[in-house]
Amino acid sequence: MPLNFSFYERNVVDVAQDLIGKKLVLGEKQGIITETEAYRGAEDEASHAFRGSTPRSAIMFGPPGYVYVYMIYGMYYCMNIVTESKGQASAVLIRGLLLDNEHLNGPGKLCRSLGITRDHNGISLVDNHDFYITQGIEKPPYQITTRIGIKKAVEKPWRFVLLSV
DNA sequence: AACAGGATGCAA
DNA sequence: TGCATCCTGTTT
Repeated sequence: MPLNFSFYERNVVDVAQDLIGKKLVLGEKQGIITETEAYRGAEDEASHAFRGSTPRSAIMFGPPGYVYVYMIYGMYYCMNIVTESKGQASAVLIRGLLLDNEHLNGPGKLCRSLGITRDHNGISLVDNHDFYITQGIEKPPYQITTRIGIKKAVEKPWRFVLLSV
């Protein structure tokens, strides 16, 4: 069963932590989330939403529970989940997934394996029985670090990684 | 450790 | 019009 609306409508950093160990389901495929990062609006210079809403980042400003997908470096897609209320930009980047016995370590690889593209941008995970988050590992141990792959706002400890996969 | 591949958004 | 980018695989 998809997690209910209240799971998403919270502070993006809290949701990023809580997504560690949860199960992501897309069609026939499902995997355990092993790595996430939180991105926020006005106070986060690394966020696509830092300079306000644009056609690309508009989803980040919308209501929680929606998927934000963008293309990076011309060949990879990255999947995010919006968590905060309308007007407060937010997104949790899904950076790692344990799918079958394969550890997809990296947001680009993960989207490639699941077949996530720009077509998935703007889909809601709430009350969705094809694409959603559900229960996974109980009380998973995880590590908190700074975010990687960015040049701005590198000091924020907003990355969460599942331990001993 | 360095970089090419390559599309897109946004600043200029 | 130019350039930086929430990445990855391949080559030094």
